[in-house]
Amino acid sequence: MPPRKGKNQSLKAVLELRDLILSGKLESGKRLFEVSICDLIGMSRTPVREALSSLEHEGLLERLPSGGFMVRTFSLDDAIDAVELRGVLEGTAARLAAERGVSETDLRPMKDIVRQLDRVVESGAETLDFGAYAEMNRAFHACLAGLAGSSIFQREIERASRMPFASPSAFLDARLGGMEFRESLVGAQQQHRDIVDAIERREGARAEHIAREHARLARKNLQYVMTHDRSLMTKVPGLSLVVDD
Amino acid sequence: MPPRKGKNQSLKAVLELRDLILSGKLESGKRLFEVSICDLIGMSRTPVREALSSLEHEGLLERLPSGGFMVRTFSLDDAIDAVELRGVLEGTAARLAAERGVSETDLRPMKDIVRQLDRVVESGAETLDFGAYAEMNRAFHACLAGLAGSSIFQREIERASRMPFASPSAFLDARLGGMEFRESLVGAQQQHRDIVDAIERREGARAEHIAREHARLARKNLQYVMTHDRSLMTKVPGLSLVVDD
DNA sequence: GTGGTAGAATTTGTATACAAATTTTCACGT
DNA sequence: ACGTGAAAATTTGTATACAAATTCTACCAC
Repeated sequence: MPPRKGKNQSLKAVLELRDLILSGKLESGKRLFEVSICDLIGMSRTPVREALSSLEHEGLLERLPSGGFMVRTFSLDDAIDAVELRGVLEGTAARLAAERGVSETDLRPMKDIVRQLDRVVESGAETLDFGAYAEMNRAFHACLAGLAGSSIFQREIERASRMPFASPSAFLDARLGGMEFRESLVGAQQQHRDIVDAIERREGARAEHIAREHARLARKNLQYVMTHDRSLMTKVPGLSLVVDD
Repeated sequence: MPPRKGKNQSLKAVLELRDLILSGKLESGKRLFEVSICDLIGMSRTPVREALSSLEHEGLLERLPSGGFMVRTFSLDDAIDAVELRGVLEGTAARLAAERGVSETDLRPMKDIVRQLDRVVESGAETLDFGAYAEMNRAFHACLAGLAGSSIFQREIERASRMPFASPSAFLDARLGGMEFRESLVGAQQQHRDIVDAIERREGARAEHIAREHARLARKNLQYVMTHDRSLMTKVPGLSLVVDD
């Protein structure tokens, strides 16, 4: 096991455990034993307990009525709702940015990101640089979360995006190679451009609706993986937590 | 200090501390010392630390970079955004309930609540039973949160409503006596009726917009208290955490 | 074989002891 | 007077010991 960043043990424990959960190495639905985890990641119970409590608040663990925790499982409906939640929150951030107004200098970084994405996309679907797109996409969404200038919404968007499989780049990180998926990125990038345009023109409702619909691309990917090619489930972080009802 | 419900110490600590924070008894902006808190509520550091961590996730505390916690302060803009957040989430719950459809039996409890609220309101603004309205209002919003049948949104609405001063009944509990406030309840009740109507007719967009606007009544109250009668600040739970920039 | 129960064995929840870090105090030099 | 910096005093972070609760096991009655 590679040593972990994070200055204190609790943070290390959160990072280690989050990885173990999202990669499906901690079987979901079964009770977790604190001492086993202590052995697994090599520290005492105190920071482990703190980490477990954090991950419960984060929504990855469930507290059992009789004490202790288990890895939470999600239905497909839950996963869809988690994506919808992110869409609604990002949509609101976009609307507020438009309504409240954003200075030219505040919008500059986002425009730069969009320009870079343009360059990635214009090479065409076949030769598109996947990793670069994923990185820029992540930056775009981080930027959008901050653009409303609201620490409340920024925080909540970050929370919602930490939900596995609901993050803006969940399906990009998985490097799904399918051609139709690559082509969808061209459409996604058009939405990026339109979101910026709507914010700039202060068209709040338009900005909100495009951002919402943009998130629903993730829903489409989710449904494709779950109903047409479940072998991809292990490649998308956290998707192993989704089980049929 | 009266003894507390809550089977384990950590839960007791959360309840006690939440009250102390929301009532403004724990000065915000200053560092909290674990041992002082232990003395204050009479237990050891372990459950207190767990409670502090929980309240950080809840958004009531801030973790200091050098270690430890302090009571978080909110700007008026933060408070307004917290209300908007609840409105957006409740609006989404209403929309999803309408779009996905709700059976007659599932809608029954909410209709009953609305009928009861009707009876409270029809006596007129002067003689209106405040406590009864507050209780029914709480029930209405709890019901709405569950009506979409989505555990994800239910959970998030509960989270957002736990934000002090953003809860649906924050200003009702304060028993603001003003006549214009009492009159606003008649309009609020009309919105309750319309939300149910929109859900029943499966008019998703309408349901969403009314629920959003309904939450903005709280924004109006918030702004009234903060700009016209700050003496009321201490009566609304958590409003003591709101400070001018 | 099934159901129930006492007791053993884990396991969690809490207190406390100890180590590491941070803040405060205070003396010193400029 | 005012920084500077080292030592002292708090305070947090971590490990561990102990108590309470839960789960498991095995035995017995029916």
